[in-house]
Amino acid sequence: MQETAPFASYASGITASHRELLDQVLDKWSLQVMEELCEQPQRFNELRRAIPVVTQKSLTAALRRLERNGMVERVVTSTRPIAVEYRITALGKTLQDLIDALLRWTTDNMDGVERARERYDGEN
Amino acid sequence: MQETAPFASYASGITASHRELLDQVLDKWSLQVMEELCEQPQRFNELRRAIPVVTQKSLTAALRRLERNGMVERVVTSTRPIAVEYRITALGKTLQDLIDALLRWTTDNMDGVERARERYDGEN
DNA sequence: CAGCATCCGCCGCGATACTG
DNA sequence: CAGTATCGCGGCGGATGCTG
Repeated sequence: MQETAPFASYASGITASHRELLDQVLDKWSLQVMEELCEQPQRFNELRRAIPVVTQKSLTAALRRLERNGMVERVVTSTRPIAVEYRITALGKTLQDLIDALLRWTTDNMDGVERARERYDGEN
Repeated sequence: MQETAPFASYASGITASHRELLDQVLDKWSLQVMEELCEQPQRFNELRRAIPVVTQKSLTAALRRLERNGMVERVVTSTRPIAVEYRITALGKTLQDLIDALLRWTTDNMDGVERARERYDGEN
C-alpha cells in the first residue's frame, strides 16, 4: 500500500506487489513446472521424472505456490492410493507465451552473455 | 543447440544454464534498474532516488551482476569527485520488450491472482 | 559522489527420514 | 503414490558505518 510517492514514482510503475508476484511465479522451478503442465496435465511423480533434478520438497513448494497464485490446479482423486493431478489453469495459460519468450531469449542471447562474462571476468 | 537428452528432455529444453541466466537477469531489483536505464542513462544516486526502496548494497550488486552479464555498461568519468554513469547495452535492450510484457502481465492479472490467493487461503 | 566492509536475519533449496 | 517433518547451509538482502 504504497502511498504514491509525492515526487518521482517508478518509471512505469513497477510496485512491490508486482515484484512479489513475479518472484512467486518466476522462481527457480516454476518455469519448468508450468512448461510441463502447459503440455499436458501430470501427476506429481510424473513431474519429478520430467524435471529430474528437482527435489520433491522443492517441487511441492513450487506447486503449492503456483496453486495459491491460481496458476495451477490440484485435482485429487481419492482412489487408493490417492492420485493427484496437476493442471494448468486459464490464468496460468496467460503466462505461457511469456515463458516461451523468456526461454527463447535465453537461447538466443546465451552466447552474447557468455562473451560479456568472459570480458568482465577477464578484466578483473 | 545443446544435445537433446537421450530420454525425456525437458518440455522445450530449459537447461540449468538457462535458469541461471534468468536468475541473474530477473532478480529482485534488476527489472526496475533495467527499466530505468532503458529510459535514459543514469548515475548511481539517480538510480537510488528513482528506486527509493533499494539499499545501495543491493543496487550495487544488481548493477554488477547486470554489467557482468552484458546488460548494462558502467562508464566512469574521472572528474573529482568521480562520476559514474550506467547505461543499457544493445544486449540489454533485447530484454526490454520482455520486461515490459512481464510488467503488463502483472498489472493485467493481479486481480485474478489476488482472488486465487483469497480462495486458497480461505480454504486452509 | 559512488561505493566497500561488516554483521546479521531470513528463507530457498537440498538431503534425509518418515507416513497415510 | 504423494506427500510431511526436520536439519542444515549458503546467499540474498537490509542496516549501519566508513572511504577515496
